[in-house]
Amino acid sequence: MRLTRAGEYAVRCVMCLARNGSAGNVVRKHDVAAYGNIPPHFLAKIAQQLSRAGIIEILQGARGGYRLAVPPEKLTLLEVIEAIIGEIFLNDCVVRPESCRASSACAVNNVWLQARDQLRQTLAQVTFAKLLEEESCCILQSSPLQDKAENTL
Amino acid sequence: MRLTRAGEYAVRCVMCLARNGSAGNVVRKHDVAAYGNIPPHFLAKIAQQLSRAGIIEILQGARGGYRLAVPPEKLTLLEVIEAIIGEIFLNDCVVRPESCRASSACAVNNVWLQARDQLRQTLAQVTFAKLLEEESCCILQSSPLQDKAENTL
DNA sequence: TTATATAAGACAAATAACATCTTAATTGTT
DNA sequence: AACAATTAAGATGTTATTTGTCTTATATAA
Repeated sequence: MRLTRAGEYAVRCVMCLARNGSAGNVVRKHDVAAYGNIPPHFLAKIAQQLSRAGIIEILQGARGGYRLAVPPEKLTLLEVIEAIIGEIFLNDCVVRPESCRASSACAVNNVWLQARDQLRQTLAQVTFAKLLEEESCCILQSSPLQDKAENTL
Repeated sequence: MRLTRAGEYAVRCVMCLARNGSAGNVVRKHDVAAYGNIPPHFLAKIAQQLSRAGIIEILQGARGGYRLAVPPEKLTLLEVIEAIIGEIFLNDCVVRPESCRASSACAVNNVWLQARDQLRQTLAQVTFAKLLEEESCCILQSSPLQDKAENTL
């Protein structure tokens, strides 16, 4: 495993929506990108993955944008991350037994399996509601969107 | 983080030495490579890293090869892996705070830190002595080296 | 119908992982 | 001393993955 930048962007994206759009209002892609310091076109792809995973909703057209499809209390870090990078694993052996002889009976492999389960559990215990309480996700403290909100031109 | 193939090879290499060379006898690079199914030239580089980390000793010249520099009871998975892939971390933020604003006060970051510590602890608890007891590291069950041992030519 | 948004996927660039090759250097053996 | 066996060191090449951008299409509100 490895939290790729895409995974990190996804977390920021969801944090942004949880904060600004939790009441069901839509946040424009552009604003999410600015908030999370995410290249806009890259965000588009990430959003699509999150949408396919049922985590966010994408609204097209004028006044379109993104919004959470799941309440923050029910959304965990693990879900968001695995939506982007696939199911977490630490080494090949665990996921592709062909890649190594002895596969199952391997003592080392067992350690990896255990470590991986533990990691996934840890991430599954953290909801975005919890994160919101503790505030700020790799992001400026000050209230977001405030100067680019609503009115451009 | 992610256990790269190099990391996996390193583990196999050490397992091979722990099994065959634990009494202090030297195992030839060629044999380690065959045992662990490791491309020989690649093994050379991995061995050099293990050697620099003080985990194995490299003996040059005719009848040269590798041997463990540390008793298997004192050698952990974590040490071997980090000798190859560097200190384990799960995301950039944790290691390079510049890579993201808000750094320290970040709730998400704290989760990563915790998960990472846990992972490292798990790996630090597993010694190669323990692994040896449980036998076989991604490797054939049958006794190793037996047909290529000692006498070529 | 037009302006504002995002979708979708092709494309390009950067990085990292994996592997090999070549030219030394080292050591035991004769 | 010379030779054979063996690894060192590092340059180089290949492939895969990640990250990012661009273009063309599509959807929606006004």
